[in-house]
Amino acid sequence: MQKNILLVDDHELFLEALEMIINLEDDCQVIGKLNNGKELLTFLQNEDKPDVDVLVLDINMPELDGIQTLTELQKLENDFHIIILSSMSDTRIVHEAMKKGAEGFLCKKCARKEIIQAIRAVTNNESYFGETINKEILLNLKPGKRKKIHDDPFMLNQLTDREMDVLKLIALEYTSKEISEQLFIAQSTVDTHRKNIIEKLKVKNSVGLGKIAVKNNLI
Amino acid sequence: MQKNILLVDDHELFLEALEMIINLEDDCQVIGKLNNGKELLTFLQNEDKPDVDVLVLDINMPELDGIQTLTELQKLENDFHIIILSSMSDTRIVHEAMKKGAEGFLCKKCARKEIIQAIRAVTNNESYFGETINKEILLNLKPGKRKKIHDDPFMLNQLTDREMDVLKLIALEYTSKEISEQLFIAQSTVDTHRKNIIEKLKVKNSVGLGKIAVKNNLI
DNA sequence: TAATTTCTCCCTATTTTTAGGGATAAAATT
DNA sequence: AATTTTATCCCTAAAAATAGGGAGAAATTA
Repeated sequence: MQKNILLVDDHELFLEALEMIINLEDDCQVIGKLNNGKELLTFLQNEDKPDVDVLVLDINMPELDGIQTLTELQKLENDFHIIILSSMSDTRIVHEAMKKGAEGFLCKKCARKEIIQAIRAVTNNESYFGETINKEILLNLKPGKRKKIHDDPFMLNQLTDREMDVLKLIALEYTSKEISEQLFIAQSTVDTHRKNIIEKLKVKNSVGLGKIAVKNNLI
Repeated sequence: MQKNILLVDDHELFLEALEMIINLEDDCQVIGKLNNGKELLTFLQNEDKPDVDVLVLDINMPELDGIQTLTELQKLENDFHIIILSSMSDTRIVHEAMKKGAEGFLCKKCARKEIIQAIRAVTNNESYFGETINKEILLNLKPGKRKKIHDDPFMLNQLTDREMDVLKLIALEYTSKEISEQLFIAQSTVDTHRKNIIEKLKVKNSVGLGKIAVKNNLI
């Protein structure tokens, strides 16, 4: 069966190279290359677009990143399979991506043949995870036997929505007072959130929060 | 003239893809692929290693990153040309790389043909900079007419050695008191340094310092 | 040599964060 | 229905960071 593949990555060079690799296989064909999530959504709106079997999606992209793109894709009705191809194999990202419908996950360190294997797996309704992906993650995703959130080993997933709001504003270098004004809550509330965030993320002070924000692409 | 090319990048997939692209040109040939700076240094120690004309070097790598690798390479006697191929086109990195002997700089967003152009340029003793590289940077590198350090537009280069020491310790989440004990100076001195660093880097507070440290791989 | 920069330290004062504690209503889970 | 989690707010107190200012000795640069 011929597989039509769509590639989304902001690195032009990588995109062209990936196309070459994939087109070497005679059951695979790249039918489009796009540079970010926004371009992808525009492409999918097109009425007479070609059939897509597999979408290979990068995480780090300008305009609309991989995770945000997945969120948008969930709102539409698409029947293609999604493989995430990220430069980082950050556990939290894998977690997020799986929840949002991705069936394959590779990091760019993977060997050439892995991308082909992944494509064949997902078109077969199987999942594929590169060797670098920690198996523990998968366990947590089994529906019905999921751990409690506070037992979740992935730092940021321990935070509540509100705590994430506060964390982002702290990372934007606002003071508690400024944050309280933006969120229309008391400064003491912001301080409580800050306290809890520092404890949950096991950092020593707010400097650590800035670091985590950058590492996790929060801002 | 046949050009022997050595590729160093920690992304296996990218490495293989790049090799294919380069080998399509009949004056270019990839003679080796390595995954980090350490492997490169080991490779170069080999007595009967093949001739290398051009080294294509990634910046973000484990073990020994691109900049560190350049520092090591300067200590050795090599006559090959160096092209940096980075995913970020951070001005400071370009600056550093050029000072340490790189003659070409591309970011991974560049088109396929650019890498070939870059290879041909450097083997011709010319420099090559991708379109995304700000031309201002090059001006600053003209020897003899370099701006004073405090006028340097690249954030971290404005900092003195001592300030860098303090910045790193702040980013490791130490308090001023703890830092003063580690550096054997008064706490007031650390506070002064901190004050000056925050001013120089144009951030609002220490959270910003944490962010900068991560962004610039300081810790 | 003269000028500049760096590193050091001090002062005052205010603001912000950190570290405990506790408490309540609403929402979500079990 | 009972329990847990979330989001909100309060208290006290100490520690830390921010924002001005100044100043001297040493090192570097012009």
